[in-house]
Amino acid sequence: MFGMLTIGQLADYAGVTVKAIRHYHERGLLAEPERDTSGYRRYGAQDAVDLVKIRTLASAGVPLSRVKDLLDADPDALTAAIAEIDRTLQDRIARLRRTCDQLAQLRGGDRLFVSPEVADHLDHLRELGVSERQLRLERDGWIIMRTASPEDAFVWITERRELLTDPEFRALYLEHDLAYDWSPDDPRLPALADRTRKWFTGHHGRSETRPVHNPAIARLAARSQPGATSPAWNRLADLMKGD
Amino acid sequence: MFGMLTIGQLADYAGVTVKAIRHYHERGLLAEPERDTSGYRRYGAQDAVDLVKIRTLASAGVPLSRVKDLLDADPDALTAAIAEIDRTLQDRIARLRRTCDQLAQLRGGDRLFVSPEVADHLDHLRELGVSERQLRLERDGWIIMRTASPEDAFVWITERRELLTDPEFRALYLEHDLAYDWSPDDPRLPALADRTRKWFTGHHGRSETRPVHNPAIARLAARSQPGATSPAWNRLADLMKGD
DNA sequence: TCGGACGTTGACCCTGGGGCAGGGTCAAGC
DNA sequence: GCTTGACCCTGCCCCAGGGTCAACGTCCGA
Repeated sequence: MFGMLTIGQLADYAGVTVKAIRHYHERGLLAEPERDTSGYRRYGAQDAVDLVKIRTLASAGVPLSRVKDLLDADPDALTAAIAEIDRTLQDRIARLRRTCDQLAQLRGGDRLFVSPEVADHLDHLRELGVSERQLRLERDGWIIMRTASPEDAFVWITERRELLTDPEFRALYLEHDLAYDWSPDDPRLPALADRTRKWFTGHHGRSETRPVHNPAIARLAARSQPGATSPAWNRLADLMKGD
Repeated sequence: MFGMLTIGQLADYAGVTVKAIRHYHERGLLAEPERDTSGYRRYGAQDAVDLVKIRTLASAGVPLSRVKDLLDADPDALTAAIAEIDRTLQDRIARLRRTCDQLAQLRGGDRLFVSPEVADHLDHLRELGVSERQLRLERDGWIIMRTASPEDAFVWITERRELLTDPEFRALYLEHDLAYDWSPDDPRLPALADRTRKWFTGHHGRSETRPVHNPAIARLAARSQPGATSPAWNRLADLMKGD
């Protein structure tokens, strides 16, 4: 019979693989055509039209089960459905574009992993000369805090950034950072502990909102990390709670 | 231990389902963390960072097997890979937008299923008052032709559109269309056959390129369609080849 | 201390095809 | 007649998870 297509020709016409056509047959989306004497499927022009419809909907991300319904829906329902599909498609495009942006940030620093406020905070600390080790501790601490309570984390990071404008706090922070590598017998440790305690008592009244949980030298949250503490820091902790 | 996340908390943090995290464990993408006494997985901040990386790459459509390699690739290779991924992403966005356009045409006529030239041709025929039945025959014929040979189909459709500028050809075409429903004994049939033959002989020399295959009244290709012929048309065919 | 709501565990089936295996068919050339 | 290459057939496994299940764990209020 003249004008009957094989599955491969049909596939080429619609820009679809042979496999996909067979799949549509299995799902009952495209009617199984007649077979020739050797069992090959033989298609006509209407099949080509149907297939292009199916492919258009499917490549818009419509699940095949729904495509099936849509194919013999009345024109009004089809129009409505198309409008809705178009909306979800726009949404997907927008999301892909956002993914694009995030992808670009992947080679950068930590901005992708923490909130913008925390990222700014970490940048600030880096400018002050804080060690990479301490920066990681900070970053990880804020990550953990955010999982516990994003709102609280936001309040805390705001407080913390404000605190860093205090020169004495900044000095203490940097010195604590340095102290990590000191010997536990270092004579500077008691003096540092003392200064820290004094600063604490002086500022206790100010940030009353969450006096317990707001860790001035915030490493509590990251305690489980490897290298999150050192002999000198342990000594420091003992000295500070000792009195 | 303080600061250890459950799988659900980690999932919320990264904007990912619990299921996906377990999947990444199975694929060896994300290291299996320690379990607590009851067998629950317990995660740290580093896991959150790793997970966001994975998710960023995966939602850009990178296959997980490649994500795995990328995770511990050197920065240069990563940069190159990201550039490439970005390109494929742009491509996907462009393709989605095209899909959007095609979707809109789905409620329209046949423009989606045939080449633009054929679509214009069909529009022209419709304006001339050709029956819907005949239009379908035409459309299906061109579809079948295109599967046989897109280039030839392009040549043929160009010739055909030129031919339609001939008033006598137009008149014959329209009358053949009407003749479909006539009785096979209709006295107008012999006259029509005669006129058609005359026209043919008059124009035989002109379009020499494909004298055999260029069907003046092109319904050969669609002969397999239901309703592609009628008693009157059969009679007409007999009359024309009879002499 | 109990009950109920919610989390977590692994296991299994579903999607929309791509890929592969093992076999049949066809047309062309030797 | 035989081979060769291109095409077709069915059936099964794979991806990247989503849904659902039964069986536990955990936490919170009464």
